[in-house]
Order: sequence, then structure tokens, then C-alpha cells
Amino acid sequence: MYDLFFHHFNKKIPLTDEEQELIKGYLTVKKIRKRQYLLQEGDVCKASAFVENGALRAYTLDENGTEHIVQFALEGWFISDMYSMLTSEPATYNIDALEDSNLVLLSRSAVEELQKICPKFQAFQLQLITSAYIALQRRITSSISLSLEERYQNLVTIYPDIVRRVPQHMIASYLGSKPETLSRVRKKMVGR
Amino acid sequence: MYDLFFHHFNKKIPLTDEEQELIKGYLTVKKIRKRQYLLQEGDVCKASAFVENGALRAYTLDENGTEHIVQFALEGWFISDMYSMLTSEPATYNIDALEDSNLVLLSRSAVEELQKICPKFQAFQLQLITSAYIALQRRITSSISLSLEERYQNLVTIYPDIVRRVPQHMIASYLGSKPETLSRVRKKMVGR
DNA sequence: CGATTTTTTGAATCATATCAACGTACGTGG
DNA sequence: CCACGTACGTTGATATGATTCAAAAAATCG
Repeated sequence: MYDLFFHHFNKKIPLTDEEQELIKGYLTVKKIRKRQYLLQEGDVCKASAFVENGALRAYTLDENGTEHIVQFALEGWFISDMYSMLTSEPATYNIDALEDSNLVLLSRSAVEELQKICPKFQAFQLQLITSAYIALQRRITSSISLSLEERYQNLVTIYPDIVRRVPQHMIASYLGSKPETLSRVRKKMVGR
Repeated sequence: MYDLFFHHFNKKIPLTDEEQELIKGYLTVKKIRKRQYLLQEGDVCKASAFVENGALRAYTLDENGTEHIVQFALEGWFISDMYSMLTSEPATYNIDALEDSNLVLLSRSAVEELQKICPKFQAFQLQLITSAYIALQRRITSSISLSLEERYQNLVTIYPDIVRRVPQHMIASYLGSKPETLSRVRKKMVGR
């Protein structure tokens, strides 16, 4: 049930069995169906979700109703509207499931409690957010310095499972492009 | 000397005088001249820099020698190649000064020590990196969903001091565009 | 003031968006 | 298990936006 979650935790910060049990008490599991919302724009984000298996995405809607995908989360990733969770302001992102998924939820209050009583949890959080930050910085770098073709090639290399499991028009959205354009770019790439 | 640094620290996590003195022992100050490097691509990033006053930027160079600016840092911001600092791998970013600046340096070993002996320092770090993460996520969102004009307008609204103090061709680079293009976009905007 | 950096402009070219249409795959209910 | 509807990917024609290269103004620095 929490296998992957604790596997990741222990990889970063080794835990004793007692610590693990303590933390387990603050976790919730949730199953979510394909197309189901975990969070809708305007609601307050009450929890951060760790993906045990399945796939989710976070996206915004613009004034034309076009989706812009900010993040994918496959097994082993966290997803949430962190700003909303931190401030209790209405979320600006929608989060929904691309596949039937099993999640481990960490509510805001659980995070606050665990921060107080479990120093290793704070260390874990710091490591998590640091690697998320580095990943975002890389993404910014590629978005300002690479062509669409290069950004796509990068994605295929670094996250092949995302490309395999997520519809191509969503990859286009994630890359800041349009389905037709990505389709044409890919066509040009065959053979390379 | 460390005024702004502790002002920011205390705003997030209030410190006693003793804690403040303890932390002060791990800090270094550094003056850096306009155009001087704080970090060059290929070197290992040994410290994170807090800007007391002045302005710096982090950027990459592509195969044509074109600069791509990943981050600006004015007073009150931190700047570093976090990945390099964390892993001791060679830095992928260059960091240099856009103005004569005064910095407070937090070396890697200082961070490690302070994490051990000062829980408030860890809490401070977590808050810092969390807000940096949220800022990057916003930037990604605007880069995939907004036009250059909108992104520029955003920057003017949210960080007017950056726009005031940084040459326009660097703003263009930061926005993932070219100097000529931003100049033309601005021309179209006058009056709006 | 002279030198350098920065911004602007023009014209040609290239990349991406748009709109409309078509073919295919998929899964869901009958 | 088939049929139908929806979602997905591709293609074409055209429009729009951004880049490139070259050059000249304008601003800034020492």
C-alpha cells in the first residue's frame, strides 16, 4: 500500500521501523479513476499526493479554455498545488488522473505535525523540494534555450515513460506547443 | 553587513540574538564588481550567495556562444548552481555581477553544519526553497501559456526593479526571446 | 570626448499557429 | 462481440509571429 512511498523515503533518509510506523499514521491512501479530478481550480489544495502507481497531470486553463500542462506525475512523483496548500488560497491548477491511480496523501496538517515531531521528515521534505527545484530549473533552461525539436528529444531521453504513456497532444501542451506542430516536428525527426 | 540577510531570516523564522550570532559565525561576506564572475561553467559551485545589494545573473552558453539567462538576483535573493553545489559536479551555469554587489556567502559545509546544529536554519532553508520552487512553477506556467508580450508585461508588473535595472537584451534572453523581437513587441505596446 | 554597449529599424527567412478535414484507434454500451 | 461515438494523430493551406543579418541611432561609461 505504501511500498513505493517508503522505498523512496528510505532511499533518501533511512528510517527505523518505529519511525516508519509513526509516519504511516499520518498518511492516507486514495484510489482515483482515469479522468477524475484530484483538485479543481478555485478549490483549496488540502493535500500533496504521492503516486504509488498510475499517472496524473497538473494544468491551467486559459481564457480560451485551452489546457496548459505544467506537470506530469508518474509512479514515485509528488503532485499538488503547493502555493494553494501553503497559503490556503484557491488553487490555480487543476489536477486530474490520466490513468487509474493509487495515491498516498499527505495533508497539510499531517505535514505540519510531522515537521514538529519527526526531524527526518523535514530532511526528507527538503531533499524532495530541492530535487524538484533543480528539475524545474532545467526545464526553464531548456524552454529558453532549445528548439521544440530539442526539447522533445530531451523529454524522450530523460522521461521516456512519460512519452510512452501520455497522449501526444498533452506532451505538446507540456512543451508549450500545439498538437499539430509537435506532430510535424516528429515527422521531420524520423530516421534521426 | 548582514543586515538584509538577517532581516529576511527573521521575517520567515524569528531568531534569538544568540542564534543570530551562531549563524553569523558561518557566514562570509564578499564584494564583487560589475562583470566579475562568481561562478564559471565547469567549476564546482562551493557556496550559495545572498545578495545584500547589487544584481547578479545566472546563465548558460549554447554551442553558438549565445547566453541564456536562467535567473536574476537582486537584493534579498539567493543565487547559486544548486545542482553543482549539492553534487559537487561541475556547474552548468555561469554566474556574474550586473552591478557592483555585496554578497553573503553560505558555503556548502556551512549549510551542512548549520543543518545539524540549528533546526531553525533547516526550517529557513525549507521555506526559501519552497518559495523559489513556487516562483519557478509560475515562470514555467507563463512560458507555456503566455505570449511574449504577456510574459514581458507580467515581468514588468511583478518585478519592476529587474526591468528597470537590467539591460533590455538580457530581459529578452530571460524571456526566451531575442533583443530585436522584444524591442518590437515593446514598440507595439506603447499606449497600452 | 571617444569608445563601447544598448536599442532600434528594415527586409528576408523560418518556425509555429490556426482552421478545417480526414483517418484511425479505442472503449463502452447494447 | 460488434457498432458507434469519442478521442487522437496527421495533413494541407494559410496566417501570424519570431529570428536573422546588417546597419544605424541612442545611451552610457570612463
